[in-house]
Amino acid sequence: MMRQPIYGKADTVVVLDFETTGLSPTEGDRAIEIGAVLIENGEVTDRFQQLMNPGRRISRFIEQYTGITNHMLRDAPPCEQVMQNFAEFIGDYDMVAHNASFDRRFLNAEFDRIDCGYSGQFACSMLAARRIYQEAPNHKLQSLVRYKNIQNNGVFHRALADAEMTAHLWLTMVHEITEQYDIASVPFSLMQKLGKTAKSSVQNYLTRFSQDVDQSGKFSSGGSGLG
DNA sequence: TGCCAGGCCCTCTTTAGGGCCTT
Repeated sequence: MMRQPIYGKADTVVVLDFETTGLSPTEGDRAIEIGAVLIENGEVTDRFQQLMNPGRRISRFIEQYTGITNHMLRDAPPCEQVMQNFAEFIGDYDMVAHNASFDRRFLNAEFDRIDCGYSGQFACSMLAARRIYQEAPNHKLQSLVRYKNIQNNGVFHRALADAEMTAHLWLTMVHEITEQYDIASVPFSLMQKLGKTAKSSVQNYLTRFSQDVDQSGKFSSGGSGLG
């Protein structure tokens, strides 16, 4: 019997990556590029990429780290304009990012500047990967891409390239969970909570989750407490 | 190359400290 997807909307997420002038928006750092992909039904169906002018020069370190130069940013539209367009792209979809706390801070900071709210939730591919791939050499995006042989064009630290690789890492993790635990789909909330589950409890957590999904694809009562 | 910060995790912890990850 073919099971229906558990959560329609939960299967649709936007995977996001920022390139920025530094690490902390509270210290004045700004976004300089945003890249994102839309995942629907396990496939990338749309993309968003835009350089943005932060209103000041970026450091040589950032130029070398990202390959984005001051010359490239000189004629880019301002952050406010790009973020307005991005708000329309993401709607209220839930978001995924690698080390999501970083991208969430910049998203909130840039949205605050244009009085734009975001009501969706974030999940972190790095926290999930730390649970699922505990044997990986480390959990940097670039390392995980190589570790799982995820398709890439050799470009790292550019927003759309990193978002694409994060998306494929995300889909790889979801796919491996469905295969290993014989479940029809993995809801966003499961991946979100997986990242906050103690490493030693991950296997029990996923086993319990798979047992809580009945034949109709819905959770039975008193189960893993997802939702 | 790596500092700046913040959030999370782990442990030789919880009355704390250090590592990881993001740019």
